[in-house]
Amino acid sequence: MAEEKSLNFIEEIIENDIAEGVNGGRVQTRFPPEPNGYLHIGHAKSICLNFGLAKKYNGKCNLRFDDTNPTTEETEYVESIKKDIEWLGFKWDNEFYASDYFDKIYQFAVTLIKKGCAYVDDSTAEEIAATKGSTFQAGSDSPYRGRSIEENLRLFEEMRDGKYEDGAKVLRAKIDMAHPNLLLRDPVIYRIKHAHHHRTGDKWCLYPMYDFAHGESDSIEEITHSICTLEFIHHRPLYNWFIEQLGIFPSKQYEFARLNLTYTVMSKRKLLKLVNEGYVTSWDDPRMPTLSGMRRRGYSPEAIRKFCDTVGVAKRENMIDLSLLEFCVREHLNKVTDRVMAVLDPVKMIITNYEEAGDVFEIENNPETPNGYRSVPFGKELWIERDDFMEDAPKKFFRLTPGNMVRLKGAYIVKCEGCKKDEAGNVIEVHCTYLPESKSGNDTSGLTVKGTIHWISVQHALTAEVRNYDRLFKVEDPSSEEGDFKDYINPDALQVMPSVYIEPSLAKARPGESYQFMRKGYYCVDTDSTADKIIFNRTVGLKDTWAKETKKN
RNA sequence: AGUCCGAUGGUGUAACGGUAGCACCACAGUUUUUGGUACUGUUUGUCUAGGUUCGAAUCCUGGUCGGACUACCA
Repeated sequence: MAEEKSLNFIEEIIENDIAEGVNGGRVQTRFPPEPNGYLHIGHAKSICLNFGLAKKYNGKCNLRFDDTNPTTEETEYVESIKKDIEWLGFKWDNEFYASDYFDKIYQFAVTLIKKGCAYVDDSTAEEIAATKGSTFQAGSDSPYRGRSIEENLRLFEEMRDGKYEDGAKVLRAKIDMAHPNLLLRDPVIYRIKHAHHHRTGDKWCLYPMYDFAHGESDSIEEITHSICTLEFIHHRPLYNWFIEQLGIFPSKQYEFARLNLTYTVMSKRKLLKLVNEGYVTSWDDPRMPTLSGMRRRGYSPEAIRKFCDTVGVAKRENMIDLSLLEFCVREHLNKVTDRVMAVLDPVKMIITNYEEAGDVFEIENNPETPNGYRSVPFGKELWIERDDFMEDAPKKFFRLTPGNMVRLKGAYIVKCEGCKKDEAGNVIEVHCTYLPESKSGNDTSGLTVKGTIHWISVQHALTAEVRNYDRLFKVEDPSSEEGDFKDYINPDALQVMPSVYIEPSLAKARPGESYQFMRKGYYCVDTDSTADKIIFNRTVGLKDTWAKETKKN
């Protein structure tokens, strides 16, 4: 028997419902984004939850665009959202739009008016806010609250027909101006907006508010479990009130805590600022927590899904360590990426006793998931990492230092003989001798060395641009710091290395492909790459216990 | 001030009145032709005060702390 994973609280609710035969045991969820921006990692949690639940319980999950505010929504966003969901690996059962239901929702409003449960209010937004009261003070009734059903019906129709300017009138639910829950103090449910809608065009100048569209859309689609984030918890009584008054399918709303990640921000408003004010280059900038940014950075859908699964679903506020996401990314990439060699900060190594025409080594692509071998040409002159050589090294330095030996990955063991410096004292060449009998694969030297380093043959090296990314902010929670969140942006979050050396096998690398640069990290080919200039993004570095060790001292 | 949520190691998340477990992080070690991976181990926790009970992280009461709510946004 497989070990049973404990259920999250929503799964418990669903299993109870199924056991009790609620809705005949049917499970129908939905992912309801507003098409006014790009999806981020927080949305991924919701997507994994909604689609995951449907899958787990043999149900269905709809993609529904909550497009009730024509002034902020665009088709461009619809397309990017669909692309991101597909990339994450989910398929929706139906693609719906709240705007598909505008006629039905309008009729719902008429029903409410006829029941005496809604009225047309001529007050201004300011007047409505002023009579709303506050958390410790009851509101007061609008002077228009007592209008007759007939008058309300006529006025509402005229609103729809375009007789009034934006803001001249609204439709309000008639509930209770003294209700402790401010949302139930006669909420506005329809407002006039003479605006072009990305799907319904100019058909409407009257649009329902979220509270009068969301639950109604859920009900129309017969959503059984309507899952949203905690900030909507106060809306639930309203959600239920409308459904009850209308006598429509009783969808139920459940709330979970949204995802927060350290060293980034998640609010659409803040992300928009980062883009508009040029702190990042675009929505898909690899520093962004957007799904498009993460995709471009090289985070895999598998890793993101694993991450969402690992963080769990609960009702308490949370702040997830970025290191957990990075762990998930490394865990997946470790299994699937081919290893290659790239020298980011080069210094030349000369093997003084190597006079061969030039060996070509067959090096294993992936020790975790065997994926064949590739040819890597060798030579007398190699590029190696500058920090793999140290003239005066500490005891635990297992790399090149005069008199010490290392293995050149997949090739020979070399012994460091010394170095050559320029007038300023910078090392410009590292001199070594190699042991011919230590050839990789049939080493008869009997030697074991502690260090293995990567290398690129100078004669065969290709060049590439590398973009190293780091956390976007310097502090864990920029939103909770004093002052402007932008003051905490990490200026070193992007570090461009215009010309690094990569092994010739990478000539075939294509945008989107991921590799492990041995001993360095995971890198993927950026979409900015061209035929003559290949660009790599650092997805995430490898764990570096040596760096940690040196930092300690 | 009111209403509603919530509170378990540094971070997340389990335990559904009966041994506080798992993952990440951190630290130590083993293996290693990546100072990677894998494996092993260590440190660290039930907000608080009462109550119910043979027994409480769990149930009850009070307190404390954190969050959400006063848009013609979603």
